[in-house]
Amino acid sequence: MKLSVKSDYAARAVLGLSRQYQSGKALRIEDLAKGQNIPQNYLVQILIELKSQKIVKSIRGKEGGYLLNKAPEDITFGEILRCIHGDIFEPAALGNNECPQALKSAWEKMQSCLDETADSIHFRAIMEEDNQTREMYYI
Amino acid sequence: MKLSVKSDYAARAVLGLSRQYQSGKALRIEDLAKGQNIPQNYLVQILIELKSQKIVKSIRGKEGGYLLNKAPEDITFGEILRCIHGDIFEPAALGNNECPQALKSAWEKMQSCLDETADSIHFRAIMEEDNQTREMYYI
DNA sequence: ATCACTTTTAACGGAAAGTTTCACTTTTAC
DNA sequence: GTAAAAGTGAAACTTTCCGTTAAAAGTGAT
Repeated sequence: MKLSVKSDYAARAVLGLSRQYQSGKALRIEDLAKGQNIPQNYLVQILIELKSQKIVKSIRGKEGGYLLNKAPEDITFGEILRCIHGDIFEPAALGNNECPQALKSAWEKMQSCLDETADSIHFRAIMEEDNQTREMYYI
Repeated sequence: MKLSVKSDYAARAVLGLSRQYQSGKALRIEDLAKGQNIPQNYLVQILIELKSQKIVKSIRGKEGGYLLNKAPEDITFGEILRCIHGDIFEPAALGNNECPQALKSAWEKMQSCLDETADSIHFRAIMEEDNQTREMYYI
């Protein structure tokens, strides 16, 4: 079951903005796109979705750009995924009356396992892990 | 993230065959399709995939049909999903060099959580749960 | 006011994947 | 040999994905 690249881009964008968070400065779409190797015009659409969920905010005009709307420790992986894909894991079975209840509960188990895992990962942790592996490459 | 109906159909088909398992008799595609409300011609394709993974076997000709190739307790939910979709959860990020390692490990956590859950559910349990809820409706 | 710089919004289009149906072939029991 | 079943390939159709384009609108400096 392949996941589209869209959520990958979104996660990378949020990580990119997380690195910038403490500076308080806005990052231009162009720079964010280049820094993360994301097609700029596609990133635009993604950022707007992230903004509509208040994960990110923007400043227009000169010196404008994007910033996180909350601290990285308050943004979870699950939040990002839900913003981009709706439910993280949405089996067709659950919306289908023909599906036996016992199978539905199997699907629900899968769903809640994924939800819980995704919600337990926040971007502060990702960023710190990221810093460590980056150090490793320097040494 | 919507899942296609294909794996729903596959799971229902295997459940249908599980019910039949102890009788040792083959079930015609037509009957299986009608019993589970699955488009018959689509079910054909799904059964062939299940057969190629030795989850199911078939008998051709008159009096032919489909049977499980193993006992329901030896068939897991994960097995079915992998048969239909390849990897159960395959984030685009993991095949992408541009994606920072820290994000990749987040994706990997999601992946293994789902794998473990799916592999812990087998069809004997689903069938028994199914029998119980069916009894409830009778009483 | 005008200009340069930025985000915002809407629409378009090719490619790929998902779902379904159809026609034809092969195998088997009787 | 005939009828009943699975096997196979492919066509038709719909939807989603990925990205591009172009125009609009807000912001601050000159």
